[in-house]
Amino acid sequence: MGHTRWLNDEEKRAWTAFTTAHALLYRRIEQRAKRKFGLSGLQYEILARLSDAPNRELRMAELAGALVNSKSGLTYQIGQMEKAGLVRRRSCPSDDRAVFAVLTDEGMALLERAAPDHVELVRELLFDVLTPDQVRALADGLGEVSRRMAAGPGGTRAAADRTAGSGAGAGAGAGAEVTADLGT
Amino acid sequence: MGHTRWLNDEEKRAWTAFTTAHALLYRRIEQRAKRKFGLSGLQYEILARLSDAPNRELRMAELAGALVNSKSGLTYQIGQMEKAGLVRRRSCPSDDRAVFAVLTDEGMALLERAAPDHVELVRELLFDVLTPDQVRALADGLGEVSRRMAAGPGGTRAAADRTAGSGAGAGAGAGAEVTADLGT
DNA sequence: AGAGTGACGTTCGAATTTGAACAACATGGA
DNA sequence: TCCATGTTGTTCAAATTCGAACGTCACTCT
Repeated sequence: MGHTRWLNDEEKRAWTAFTTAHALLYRRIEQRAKRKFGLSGLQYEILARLSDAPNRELRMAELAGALVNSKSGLTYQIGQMEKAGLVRRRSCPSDDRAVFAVLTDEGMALLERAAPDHVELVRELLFDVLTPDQVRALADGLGEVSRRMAAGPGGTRAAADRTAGSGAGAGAGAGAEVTADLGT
Repeated sequence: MGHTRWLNDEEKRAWTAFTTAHALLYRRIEQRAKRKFGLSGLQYEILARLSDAPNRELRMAELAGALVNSKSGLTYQIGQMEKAGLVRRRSCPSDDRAVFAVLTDEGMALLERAAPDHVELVRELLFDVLTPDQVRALADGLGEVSRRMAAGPGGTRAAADRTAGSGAGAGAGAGAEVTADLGT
């Protein structure tokens, strides 16, 4: 516990750029999705996560972990989306505690309409601006950051798996269906 | 309006890494700050932004822009912090509409106690994991992303200035006082 | 079998955030 | 001077988020 290791100028730039870019980006994406499709940012992510999950369903805890959101928060949102018919709940036969959130056809249809808009915006605002090297740095660097945080305290194991894209798993669900690409 | 330019695998990795890392990081930072100092994430940022602003004060709109937050949200938080004695309001003599949020000595003292913890966490979770090249990529790439978004629609001009760290301005306030480094 | 431990999803109240509407003011030109 | 336009900060109701407490259940060890 020596003195604090303060950030140098470049680290400061990196930190503000990181937080500011995220805030700005997320704000735009959310506004667009809400205006054009009535979806909040979180709701879009839920649809996307479910769409490329095996069987288009995920357990609540897994979903909460992947989205880095509280359990209670997810319960609320799934409730809203269930009212809207985008998702339905299915209790797990093998484990009475578990509940699956299942993407309905209606939810899938909405996602398919919303996804092009979403992806186009992300590309335009982020990837069209970054160089290939910078994209790789993001993927590698922040990927590692996520993995470590998810592994350590406070993190949820699910978040790590999502990020890791580890080994054979990554390619498994990708490519077979249109579904696979709607995530991002 | 051609087909959607979907994301390739590396872009997908980058996107999830970006959002996940931010969510995980912010969550930890907020929990720590709240537990040890009773500060929410936004409140810490407010203190930090004010601390290295000329005169330790900023107009509400500027602050809201820099933090990428809504005006009403800032009004609320400044209200809370004013109750806590961390900040006070000062009306602008030259413009009756404008209101300055001013950092009090008490607020400054709290920031000085909280900053080491904050910075240490950011360093440990982020910068200790990234390579120097990756740090530069973050600063440059996401800096440019922020700048463009702030300039375009929906963005606030203040956010751009924050990010730009342009030219001589960056060094101006840095180094002279302890104050300058508490931001990040 | 039975107790202990931990995971799961929900509920609840409090805190926060959001967006639109608003009143007061500044600024520019007719 | 006076009006039109755009800003600034606040208010309000509704929506969302958070954390802790709960009830239910699975799993393990004895």
